[in-house]
Amino acid sequence: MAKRRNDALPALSDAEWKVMRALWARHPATARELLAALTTETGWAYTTLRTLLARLVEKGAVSESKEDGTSVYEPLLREDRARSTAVRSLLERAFDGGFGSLVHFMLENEELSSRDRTELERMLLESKKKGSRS
Amino acid sequence: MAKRRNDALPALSDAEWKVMRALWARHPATARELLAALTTETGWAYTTLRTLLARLVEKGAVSESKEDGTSVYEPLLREDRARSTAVRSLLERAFDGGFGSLVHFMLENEELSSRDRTELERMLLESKKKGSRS
DNA sequence: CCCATGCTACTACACGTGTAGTAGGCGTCA
DNA sequence: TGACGCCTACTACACGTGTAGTAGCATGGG
Repeated sequence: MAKRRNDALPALSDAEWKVMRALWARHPATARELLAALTTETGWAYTTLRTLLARLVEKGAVSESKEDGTSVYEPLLREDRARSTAVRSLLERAFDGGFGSLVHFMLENEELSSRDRTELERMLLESKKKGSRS
Repeated sequence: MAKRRNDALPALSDAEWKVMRALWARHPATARELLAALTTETGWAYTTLRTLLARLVEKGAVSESKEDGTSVYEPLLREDRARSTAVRSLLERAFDGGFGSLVHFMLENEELSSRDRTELERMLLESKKKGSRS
């Protein structure tokens, strides 16, 4: 069997995304440290964060190690993997699983600000210019 | 105050998206008709679909009218509004609320197939060609 | 030596979501 | 006219998620 690289990519809930963002931004980190980083955004109680971290550990998205009796966390799931999963999920729910229809939507839809659309086009030009990267 | 156009856009769950897709594809429609359209994809029981429809009606995403004693459904939420909400939600969860970082991600990330990236670029060229749409 | 603090482990609980089931009414075909 | 089938209204129930609370152990300061 060997790799099995796509073995259950965990889908993150909203609150879990917040935790992961904090953890990606600075890790390893203790719950206290994460709470400090998240408190203005969320106002969570310490135990709330601990619950979320425990769930993330269960999901395999975060590792927990005891450092001197205190839990220290480290992300296992990488941000781009998580993003990828989230994008795929959106595509399947709302865009026929198709990538093109998302882009099409982004380009055509009024509700995405025209500033956004401009940015999109700029990025694409930029990307073309720079060739197919790597 | 006046407009308040963004007054609670309903977020759709996965199953609800399926219903809405069927309904957008063909409406007005009865539950039976929708079930017929959805049955291979979902295998839902009739009552399951009814439950989902009821929830969508509650959310204001679908209208229900009695036609001769039988419920007939019509989408109230338009597909592009729903898509827009979903995209915004993704951006906020996973892409700093920023549109650019999503595009950037799409262009840079290996996990979106290169077929996808190719399609993206094609669409953009096409869109540029056609100008900024009427 | 004992209390305040801080950490961990476990529990709680409401609401959303996926997925139905049951009861009861109505038309229709035999 | 009674059984069959279809529809509606209501109920159920497990699991995920958001958001904590409580109990109990350790440790350091007075």
